[in-house]
Amino acid sequence: MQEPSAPVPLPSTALSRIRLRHLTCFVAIAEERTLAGAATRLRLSQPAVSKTLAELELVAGRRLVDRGRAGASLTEDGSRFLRHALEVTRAMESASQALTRESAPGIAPLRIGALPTVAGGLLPRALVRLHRARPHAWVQVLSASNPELVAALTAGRIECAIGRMAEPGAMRGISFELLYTESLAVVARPQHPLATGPDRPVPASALLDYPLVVPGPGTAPRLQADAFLQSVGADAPTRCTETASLTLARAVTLLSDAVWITSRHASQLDVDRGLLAPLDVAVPQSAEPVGVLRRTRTPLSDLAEEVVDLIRAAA
Amino acid sequence: MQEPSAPVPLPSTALSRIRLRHLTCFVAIAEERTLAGAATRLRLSQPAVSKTLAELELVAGRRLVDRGRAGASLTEDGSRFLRHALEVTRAMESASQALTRESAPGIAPLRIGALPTVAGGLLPRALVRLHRARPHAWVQVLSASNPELVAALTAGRIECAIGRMAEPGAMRGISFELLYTESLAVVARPQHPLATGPDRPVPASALLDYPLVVPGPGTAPRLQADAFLQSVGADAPTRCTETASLTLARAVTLLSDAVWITSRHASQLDVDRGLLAPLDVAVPQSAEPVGVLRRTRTPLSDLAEEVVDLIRAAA
DNA sequence: CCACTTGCATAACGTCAGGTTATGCAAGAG
DNA sequence: CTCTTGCATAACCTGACGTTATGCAAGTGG
Repeated sequence: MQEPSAPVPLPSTALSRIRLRHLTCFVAIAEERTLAGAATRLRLSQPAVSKTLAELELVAGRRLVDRGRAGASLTEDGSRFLRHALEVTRAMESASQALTRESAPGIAPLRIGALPTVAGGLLPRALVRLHRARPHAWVQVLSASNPELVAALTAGRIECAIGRMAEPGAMRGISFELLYTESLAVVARPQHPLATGPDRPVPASALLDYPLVVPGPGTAPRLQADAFLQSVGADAPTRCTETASLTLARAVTLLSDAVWITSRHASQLDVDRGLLAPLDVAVPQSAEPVGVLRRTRTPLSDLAEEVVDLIRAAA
Repeated sequence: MQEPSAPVPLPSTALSRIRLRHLTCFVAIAEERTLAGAATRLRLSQPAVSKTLAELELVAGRRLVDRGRAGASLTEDGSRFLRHALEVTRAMESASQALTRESAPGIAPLRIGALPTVAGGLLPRALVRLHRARPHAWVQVLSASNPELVAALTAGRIECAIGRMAEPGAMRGISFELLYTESLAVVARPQHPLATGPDRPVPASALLDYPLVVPGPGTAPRLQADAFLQSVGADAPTRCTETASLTLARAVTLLSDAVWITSRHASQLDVDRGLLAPLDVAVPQSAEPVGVLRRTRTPLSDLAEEVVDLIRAAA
């Protein structure tokens, strides 16, 4: 059955006889600061610990522990290795807990937050994949402005959020991991006079001949949009519909010759479907960072971790 | 020797026979999608894999793998558990690599960046501990302004930095983890007329009777200081020494009746030593977040990880 | 300075965890 | 209906990993 000629891609050619027992033993020694102490903690005899440590040092090719009359203390190499050993034992611990813990799939919902633009772009794709892989998952999505997301996060009402970096003061205890940068898009319905295809660029000033739909005041894409409009000489947005509701903005754009200035992701789906056409306007490539916000202290649940993975993959 | 009555704090009372082999076997099955395939990859016989998986499912109390004619596929529980199993095997892999890898302590320096205020406050304490634990460590510290730190980080000249969140555009691929928030301190030498001890608060306007020393223009503490000064009616800083050099600022303060407005951390050491006295001025508690900046993609070296740990502990 | 304690190393040895081969069984595919 | 594919079960064998017994080195108190 096994052909010895097959060069199977082994995880590591030099797994060289390291076993979990070596690591747990090593950790115990490091914490008890005595071989005998480690032995009793592990419910082993002292010689067993001695031998195991010796084996570990054999494959390491150097001393990891200084033994003396006063017990055992880690060498420099040893304490460097301790970090890895701890990581393994900790991971092992959490794995065995996850295994024996009652599987309560969906007894508690995953509460996650997202910006409206994310909730209409990146997140649905991730959730579709999630429900394909995990039919019983129960997810609650809070779609809100960034300050509300941060507030909900710090208050513990959601586990994590896809959002932006907030004011410094609000970011206490919250870590941010960048996913992508969001840039502006200018779209209209395909029948729109300015929707001339990618060949003929539209002068930015031409936009002002049509009603504009812009994001709600105070939001990040709105600030971008304002900066853009100011750069083409339209200081005060007149003939404007401003709303935080993507649904409203989209409907207005579909039903009229309005020009919608919004986040690229928010309109992506409709652009792909041909329901909306991107106008070839030279928008500034100012990129607003969007990422995962989470509390630094509390670890994410399994399901949350999985969703974040999916979002990363989709980004 | 062992007293069976001693209730030694075991790592987990329900480690219940899970071994590393169960996890590696499970991972192999998940990836090969066939028990026999996993067996050949692990250089084992198919019955061995079958038995091991059966054991794992026994302690789990539920099926983790659906076996059928078409091979093996993970159940929902199984793929949930796969994450943990992978974490363990990955940690194990990196541990054994760290063990067998030649210890080259100090052949390459750790390059780390820090704001001047951090370089004078938090970082030295962490480095002292580092060198106590690891005498051969070779550390290069770049003390610079936050934009320079971010630039050095993205350019790969440093591994990580203790700094602030930068402009969104500059934070591409950089993650931020908050350590603490930095607030303003107003200090002077102990003989200073305003250094009256904690009992008699100093009116903020009294500061204006003395020469001021403020941080360099454009820096975060300077913006805080400006806001504070404006709030007490001193709009344009006159009679001011402004410098980015903490050394200069400190020396001027020690040698004269100047009042130094700076980050609390920057003056902490001298305050503790009695060389500088904090003035009991009602400064706004505007808190600037300071944290660890690192590239999202590239993992930190062991030494860097250790330094970050120490900094976290010191914060 | 000697007896005693503390702590690790070594030796000799037993057993069970974890592998092996052989074989059975179920379910498509041709 | 037979052949193939893939997993499960049985019986058995071996060395990894534990044990107890003992030695040795280094402080430490009387």
